[in-house]
Amino acid sequence: MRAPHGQNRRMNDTREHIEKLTDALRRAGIRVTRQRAAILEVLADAQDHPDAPELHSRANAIAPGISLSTVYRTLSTLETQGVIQRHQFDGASARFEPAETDHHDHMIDVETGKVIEFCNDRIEKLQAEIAAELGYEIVHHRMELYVRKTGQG
Amino acid sequence: MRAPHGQNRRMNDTREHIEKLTDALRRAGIRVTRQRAAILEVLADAQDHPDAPELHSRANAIAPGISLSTVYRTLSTLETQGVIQRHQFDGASARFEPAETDHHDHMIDVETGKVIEFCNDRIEKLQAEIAAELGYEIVHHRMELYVRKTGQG
DNA sequence: ACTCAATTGCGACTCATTCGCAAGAAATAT
DNA sequence: ATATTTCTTGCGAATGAGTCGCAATTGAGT
Ligand SMILES: [Mn+2]
Ligand SMILES: [Mn+2]
Ligand SMILES: [Zn+2]
Ligand SMILES: [Zn+2]
Repeated sequence: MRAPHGQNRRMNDTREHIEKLTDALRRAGIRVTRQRAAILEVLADAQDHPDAPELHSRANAIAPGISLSTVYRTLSTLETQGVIQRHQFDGASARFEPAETDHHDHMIDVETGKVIEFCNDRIEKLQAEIAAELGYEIVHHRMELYVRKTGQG
Repeated sequence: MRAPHGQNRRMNDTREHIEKLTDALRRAGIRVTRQRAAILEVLADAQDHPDAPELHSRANAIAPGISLSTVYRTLSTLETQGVIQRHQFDGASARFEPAETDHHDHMIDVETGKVIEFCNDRIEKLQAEIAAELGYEIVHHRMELYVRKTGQG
């Protein structure tokens, strides 16, 4: 099992990352507006998995006057474009992250809410096998481990 | 990988199944009302993973006059009692099933919406290992494979 | 039958998300 | 540069699953 990126994302050149995202939009004929640029920048910088109101607040710090509706609309657009991913963890509202090249799953500390990323190739392979056995191929999947620190409970 | 129950659930004595459920409630000091009995019966019979409005409609076929609020309230109660499980599949509203003794995960045919149950012990073991490596124990987890029939796509 | 807390139905309410639409940018044509 | 077309935005209203408050009802011990 490898830790996909996470802590190291800050190391990447953020500017480069944003350009990759905006290019994807331009290629799809979608205008890169002030508000979309701000939201993309926030997403590229994010180490966590922020929800819409949080993204709204961060984006407004960069470019004041963005409405929450626009944040929601932009997030839907970006998701459709495959630029970001939406996660619906247990009872919470949707959280987002840029669609990195490498797939990963999530572990959520039920005490603190902390989200930890991971990917296990053996599990990924087994999932494909299970689907194949029944004549299916996987379109996408989600695996979430809700966990608690062991020991002093 | 084994198919946990599914098609065979009809084979079980439904009456016996319902009694097991109602007993769990009585033991917890929760009244088994007309409406709760109906909802439990519907759940015990269900081969699929119905949502609240569907359960409402089925329960009303047995005992007319049950309100949707009561269905929602009862479902929450039953979930808290550990008698049923709630599933939140991709964009849909919550779906429910009795909490059988054996754990399983779900595969959703993205074309038809069909839900297939499965359980893979190797994956379950790997999940526990991954959590343990980071000093966590799993409280619960969810794994959903969104799939499509292979071939003629 | 009597008592009383638990439960119900109803309608009002919440909260995340979506919509409608008129006003405001961007791209495009003249 | 100006006009025209098309896409986006902000605002506030609407949605829809699920929850809540409350008066009326009922389950289950006495
Ligand atoms: Mn992630
Ligand atoms: Mn199931
Ligand atoms: Zn995975
Ligand atoms: Zn599992």
